[in-house]
Amino acid sequence: MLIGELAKKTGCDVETIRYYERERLLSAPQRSASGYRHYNAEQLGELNFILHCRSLGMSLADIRNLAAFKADHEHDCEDINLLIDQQIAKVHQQAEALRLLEQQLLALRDKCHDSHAAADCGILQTLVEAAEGEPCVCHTPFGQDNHGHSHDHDHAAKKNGRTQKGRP
Amino acid sequence: MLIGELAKKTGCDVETIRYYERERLLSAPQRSASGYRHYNAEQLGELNFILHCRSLGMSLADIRNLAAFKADHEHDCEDINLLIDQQIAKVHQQAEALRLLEQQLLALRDKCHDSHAAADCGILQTLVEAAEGEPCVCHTPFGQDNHGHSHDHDHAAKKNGRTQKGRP
DNA sequence: CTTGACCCTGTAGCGACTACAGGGTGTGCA
DNA sequence: TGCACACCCTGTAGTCGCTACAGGGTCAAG
Ligand SMILES: [Zn+2]
Ligand SMILES: [Zn+2]
Ligand SMILES: [Zn+2]
Ligand SMILES: [Zn+2]
Repeated sequence: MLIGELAKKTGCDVETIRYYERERLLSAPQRSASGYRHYNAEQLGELNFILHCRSLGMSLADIRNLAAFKADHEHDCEDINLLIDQQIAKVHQQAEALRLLEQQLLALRDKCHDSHAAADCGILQTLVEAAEGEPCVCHTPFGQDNHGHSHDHDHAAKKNGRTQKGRP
Repeated sequence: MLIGELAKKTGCDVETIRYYERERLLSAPQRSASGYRHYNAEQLGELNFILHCRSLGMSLADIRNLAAFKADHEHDCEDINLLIDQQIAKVHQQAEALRLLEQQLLALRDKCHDSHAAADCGILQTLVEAAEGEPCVCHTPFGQDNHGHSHDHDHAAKKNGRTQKGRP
């Protein structure tokens, strides 16, 4: 089986297959005289394993570990459980963060209904005022009476949407 | 105000501030004779605006657009609304995807309760069998009777956890 | 006059791909 | 046999939003 055929069978891009091999996730296949990769059923399984784990949101590092556990039959499965549990925790946290984000965005969106000049747009006004230190609908959920100065939403805490590694 | 002071005031890393300047999100500050950046209140506002938008999960490209709308007072705010609506949609989709992921992971986790050898681990067995084409708890939600061969979960469709750009 | 805290530029790295450029191979058809 | 065309190869660079140096310069205090 050549790489293109494997790609078709698995739905994985050819370049991604080569990438997985470079990253030592996929074992190096046999080569024809001209250097073409030839895959067998075992490697088809390997790739499907990787893709399955990826579809569960696992990192390539996690998948590498999982594959190592799979190879080491004696290994206690405690580590597997830990890995999955951590994955669940990670996914859960991210989902919660996004849920909050959606609420914040909806609150902001509610500041503008009709079409009008940008200068008068409630959304833009909210953003500009927030940058000047005023409270904002998005970061002051609803019941907080910090109606003036001195409020700090956590810009620093979550620098980018997906990884918050600063403070737990 | 030197860059370190601005960093402290905003909670933004010094290197990130320089990065925003390189990316033309932050206007270039005045320089002292020795090349030190000196910031004023206006640029403090600019940075806070950026950080506020980032905390709402917006991309730097979106923020650049938003800043352009802010500068162009005549501009109709329709585009702002569109931008926010798209952001809401994106966040919503990602949140839903993560919710599903969590369910899938929990179903998989349920395949192992006690500690034992990896060879007998229900989690690992599930993953290996799925790679061979069997149905799996994680990708066959619960009521589907595809109990044998010929099932395809959508490995190809969502290549990585965060961006599914293939089919909407 | 030295120490140490700050500042500068430029470059490389992260993760998980994706997209070429620039070439080689293999098959079918006239 | 010649040629088109689909496929394969390697290697490098780009994506995004930072982060982390290396290797230097500046400035105020002691
Ligand atoms: Zn508006
Ligand atoms: Zn806000
Ligand atoms: Zn187990
Ligand atoms: Zn599955």
